[in-house]
Amino acid sequence: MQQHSHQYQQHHQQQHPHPHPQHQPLAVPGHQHPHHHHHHHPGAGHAHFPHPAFLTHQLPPHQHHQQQQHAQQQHPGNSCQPQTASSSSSPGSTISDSDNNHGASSANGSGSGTGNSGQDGRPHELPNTNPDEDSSVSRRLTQDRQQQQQQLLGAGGAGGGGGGGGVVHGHGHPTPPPPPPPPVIAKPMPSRPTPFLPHTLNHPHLHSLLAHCRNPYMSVGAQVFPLPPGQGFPWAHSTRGKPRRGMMRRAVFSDSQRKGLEKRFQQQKYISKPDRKKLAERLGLKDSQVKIWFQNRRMKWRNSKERELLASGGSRDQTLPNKNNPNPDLSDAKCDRPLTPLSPSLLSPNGSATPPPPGAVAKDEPPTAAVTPKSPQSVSSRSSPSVGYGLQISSPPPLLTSLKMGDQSATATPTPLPGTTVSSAASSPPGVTASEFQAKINAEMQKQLVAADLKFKLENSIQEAKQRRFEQLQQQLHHSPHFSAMREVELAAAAAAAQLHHHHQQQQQQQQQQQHTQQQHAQQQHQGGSEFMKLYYDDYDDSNSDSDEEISVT
DNA sequence: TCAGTCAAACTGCTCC
DNA sequence: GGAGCAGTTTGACTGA
Repeated sequence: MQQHSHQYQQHHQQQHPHPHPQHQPLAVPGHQHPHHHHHHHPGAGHAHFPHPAFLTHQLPPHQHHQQQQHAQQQHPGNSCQPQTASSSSSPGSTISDSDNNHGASSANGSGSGTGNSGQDGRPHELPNTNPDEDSSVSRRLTQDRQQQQQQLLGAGGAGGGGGGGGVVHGHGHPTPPPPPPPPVIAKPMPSRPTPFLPHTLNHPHLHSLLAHCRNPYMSVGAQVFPLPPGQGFPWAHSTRGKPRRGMMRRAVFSDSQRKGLEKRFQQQKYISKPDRKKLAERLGLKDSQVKIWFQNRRMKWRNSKERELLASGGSRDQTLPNKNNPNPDLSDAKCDRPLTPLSPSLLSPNGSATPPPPGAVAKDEPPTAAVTPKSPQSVSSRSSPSVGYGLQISSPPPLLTSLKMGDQSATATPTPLPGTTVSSAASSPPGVTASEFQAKINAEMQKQLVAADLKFKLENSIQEAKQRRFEQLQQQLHHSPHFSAMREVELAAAAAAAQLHHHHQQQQQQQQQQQHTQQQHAQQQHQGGSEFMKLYYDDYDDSNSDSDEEISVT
């Protein structure tokens, strides 16, 4: 409901060019379409939404604005509620309780105009305050329920946020038949701010509600118009550079939306544009929201990963795609990185070594490249010849990283690897002190590690060379104009050879028949042989791959 | 009620 | 122009 006041203010300020010092213009709640070039116009991405609900909710803000403004200018008195339903900009997901509670509050009859506008200017909480449901879970559930209610209400009902149960559509949109419910529940809360009622523009009470607006921009509907320089308020400017566009309208995604996003994120850290659009459509979010969510989620995941990696000697770079490492560690598995038995990561805090899973070094890194589409910026780098090797080549195991770090210090003062001292000292042979034995062990281990490093590099280089040569040969072969012809000739030769062979066998059989017609025993053998040959050729016909072998044989 | 935390959105920059 | 990242802002939520 407070959104009414907010929007009231926006409109009010539009109509009153001289903002009251206390009337901080409030950016359109839910507006997510900054003029800033960095941010895409979500509206463009939603033009394809087939559902009227989407059309209503996610109509590009400027369109809403134009319509809305037009309506207001022509019918200032009665356009408010309709706009409420359809004009707010942010699709909003579950934006704010106020949005979520529009329906509820209006259902409670509190919904119009000055009713429940919070004195603090914050659009949230008040409507949501339910003495019966105190816990956060209850709040969440309530939120979801309201979301679902709004979803059930469809576009019109959704708008209901602001409009409150009242007039549904702004521009007289006939309520379309409820669109087929999307497979996923979570449609965004119609977080769009509900346009205030024009007739309240001059309501004296509402002026007090504008005190907290600090947006230096005047906004109407979904659009935000920056005030001329000097007319903005000092507190509206960010500490650095340009002023922020105004009060941010932060959506709160529903649980189902989050789950959908999380699920996808578990599958792939980077989502392609088509997938993003699909997911957004499926979850009822905006394309940009999904993008931002993935961005934030990656940051969060990366930060958590960084802590783990730092604890185990890795670095954040291992999660960032770059030229040197086009296939960063993007898995969520506990054993994300290739680990060796000597890797500190395998050592429990108490120093006991945990054996790696069988084949962990080679395969514990899931083929993230296959599951996780790389970011566009890293796609090109993936086409390098070493693509087939994935992380194993582009990203040396942490063992080597730690080894390199260890080499610098180990050469001078061999530092025992964590976890190795206990077990090694415990098993020191008699006649040698534990420290000496440990030093020997450590020195030996350093040698082994250096050797392993060299071996690793050597193998990688050899494999790379092999792979490159193989690919070159393949390309040459496949691009050769003679390749297909040669292939056909080979196949024809194979077929001919097979026929010849078959014919020869038949001749042999005939001869055998002639030779052994008098001997039934031999005839039986001949029958067995023919059956065998029949089976053989059946197999030959069935298997194409075998033909190659036949070709090679012939 | 309020301080702390989380998370959505914003800004600035870079890369392709 | 779009997408990514890092840093930041700020609304929403939580627990004392």
